[in-house]
Amino acid sequence: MKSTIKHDCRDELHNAKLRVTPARLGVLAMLEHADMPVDVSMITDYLKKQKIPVNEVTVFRILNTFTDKGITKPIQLNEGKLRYEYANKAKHHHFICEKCKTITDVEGCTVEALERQIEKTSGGKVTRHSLEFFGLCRRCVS
Amino acid sequence: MKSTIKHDCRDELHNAKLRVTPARLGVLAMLEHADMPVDVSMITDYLKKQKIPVNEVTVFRILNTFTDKGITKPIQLNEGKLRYEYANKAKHHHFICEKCKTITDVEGCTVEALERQIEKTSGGKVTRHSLEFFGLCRRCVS
DNA sequence: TTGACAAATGCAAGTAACTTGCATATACTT
DNA sequence: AAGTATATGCAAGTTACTTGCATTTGTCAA
Repeated sequence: MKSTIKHDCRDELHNAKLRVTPARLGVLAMLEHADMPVDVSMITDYLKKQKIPVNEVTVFRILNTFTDKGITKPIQLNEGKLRYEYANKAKHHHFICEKCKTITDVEGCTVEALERQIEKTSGGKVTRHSLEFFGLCRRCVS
Repeated sequence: MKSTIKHDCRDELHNAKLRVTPARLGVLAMLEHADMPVDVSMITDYLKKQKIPVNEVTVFRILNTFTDKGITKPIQLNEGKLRYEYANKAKHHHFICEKCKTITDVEGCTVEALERQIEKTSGGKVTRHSLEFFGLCRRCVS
């Protein structure tokens, strides 16, 4: 009996016309398991613990492929490296604690009005924005 | 008779307790001259044209020093490298054309309300945010 | 079930942005 | 004008990421 989660992951790969490999299933499992955007070394470490040793190069390639297929989304948090999360998550932004580096999702975005205003002012078209908040989380603020 | 601009730059360096060198004056001139955030290679190229040949390493160091002293501010536009602009510019965000890469300033920010909301929800403290808009500028949109 | 072939992976090497160590050169102080 | 701290250049190192190429492995058709 296959686990439900694994089956979902297989479907996800089939839908994207990608072959089902241990490395890809492992990356998908990691993304489900994680509660914040993850970077390549976090994924590699996780896979090693799961006894699915995968070369870092392969993880980079898997994430690029997933992103091309719209499965994952790169997140740039000004760390000098990219993180990734599922692309189909509800639209949200991130709040990064500058002390403990915890990343929490921020729901609700009030930026659309500003986008319309930019379009009026500039005569162009705004297709997306990136917005991140930095500060101290509850545990670090005191 | 020294030019006014150059004299301003000298003052800026003196105020920051930094020595006045051709390389630093050149970087400051470039920042004044540019109408969008600039990266290290743009600065290096500009200095070469001005017959102030400066090693890239030195430009990196100058920008780090300026940023430490609060003269410049690093701008991350998800390009895999940093740009810099004067830190004392009025608070603003950027609108990047994904086709021609032109960067224009966006005045007016409606994000403060969202920051207060995050603080209430999370119990933490938001100290800054980064917000960039991507799309097509007027000339590229048609 | 098998065998062929495209696709995925590993390894080594390459790249780009940025940093660091150290020797030399230069700006500022007196 | 000289002494000294600071700035710079050069070479090498680092980190995140990419690429080329040989090998392995999924998948699909027979």
